[in-house]
Amino acid sequence: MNPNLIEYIRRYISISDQEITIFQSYLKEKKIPKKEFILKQGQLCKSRYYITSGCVRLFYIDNKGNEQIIHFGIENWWITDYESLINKLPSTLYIQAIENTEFLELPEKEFDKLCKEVPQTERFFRKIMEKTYIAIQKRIEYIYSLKGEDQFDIFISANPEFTQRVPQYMIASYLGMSPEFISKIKARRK
Amino acid sequence: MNPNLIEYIRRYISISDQEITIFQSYLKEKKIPKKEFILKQGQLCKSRYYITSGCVRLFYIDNKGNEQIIHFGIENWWITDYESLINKLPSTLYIQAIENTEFLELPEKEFDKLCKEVPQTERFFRKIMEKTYIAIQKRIEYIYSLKGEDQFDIFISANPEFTQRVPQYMIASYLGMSPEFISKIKARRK
DNA sequence: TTCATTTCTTAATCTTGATTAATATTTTTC
DNA sequence: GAAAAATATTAATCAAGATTAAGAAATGAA
Repeated sequence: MNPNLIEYIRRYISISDQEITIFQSYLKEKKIPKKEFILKQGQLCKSRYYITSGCVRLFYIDNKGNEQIIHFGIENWWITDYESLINKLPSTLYIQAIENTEFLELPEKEFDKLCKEVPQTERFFRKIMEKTYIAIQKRIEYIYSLKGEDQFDIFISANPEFTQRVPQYMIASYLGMSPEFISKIKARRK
Repeated sequence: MNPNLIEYIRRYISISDQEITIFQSYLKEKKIPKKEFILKQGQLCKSRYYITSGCVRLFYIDNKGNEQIIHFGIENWWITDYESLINKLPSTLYIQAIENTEFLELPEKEFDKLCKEVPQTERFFRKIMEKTYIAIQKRIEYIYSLKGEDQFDIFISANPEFTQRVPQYMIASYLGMSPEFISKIKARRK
């Protein structure tokens, strides 16, 4: 079904071909065009999503009415609103496709069954979460120890492809800076 | 052994008394005085720590030589350097007691054994990680949508006891602001 | 109970990056 | 391929909060 996902899972746990088949049987293949939403504010988030191709952004509308991007999701990323999913609260977030996007949906109800049938699933998601946590903690470090300009540089050199795929004002939003400031940075470089 | 921990575990998973006993058998009770370190930069972090009493801070030294606090750990919190623990890299962080602190140590080697003996352990830590992730993501939201003064207010109202337990300059460091700025905020209020 | 260390405050000045507003450029759509 | 929509740039002004430097309080230790 999805060779990337299989390789991805086996990077974290050992799992038989048969178990992989079970795992995959719980996933629904989906596809949405650019600008469509996987999740909107106010909805209950009921699934975990694995992006197979394309790109999405997870964002909220802040007190001033601005869209603030929390993070992006690209190929081979799991994305969801954990707060809504775990605590069964209406979501405060939006997940929107920036490109035409294909993804796999793992509904939380199925997730519980899957964990019973293939117990390593717990281990897999535990490890994914740890990896994700390391990344977000590193991000906190950057926020507090680098000034805006340096954060931009590091983001671009860590994600060079993003410059092509994502409009600059979204990168600005993700980095918590104004789009004008990014223009300024780039102008300084010329 | 530790009634808090038992209650804490049972909040996340169902586990028999016998399994609880096994779980506890893997934990080492430890105690350090104020100002001592659980972990220092350069060391390999080899354990997960559960604080039973007291308070610690997890921090790094930034490019300007300042101590930057990433987060605190108090009663009933798990704390570790995941990057060092998972990727087996020398730590870039310090974990230091702010008060005399008692904690339980779960060495990572034992962790693997424990997961085999009590498989729900995976589920437990997966859930802990999800909860932790929700908290840190919420923090990113605050950083980007509230100005310093409001971040301070929210921190204080969410953690009123901290004002007594932790020096103000450490709260400033956690919030990524200068101690002078916190004085200024407080002066404005009078 | 004094000295030393740690923590906190005040105030002046300076920097980073936001805001505003106008214009330019690129991309999409019909 | 023209019009519309989305994105990017430029420049002037402004504000939040850092930095510096000094002194004041509080805490701790001998």
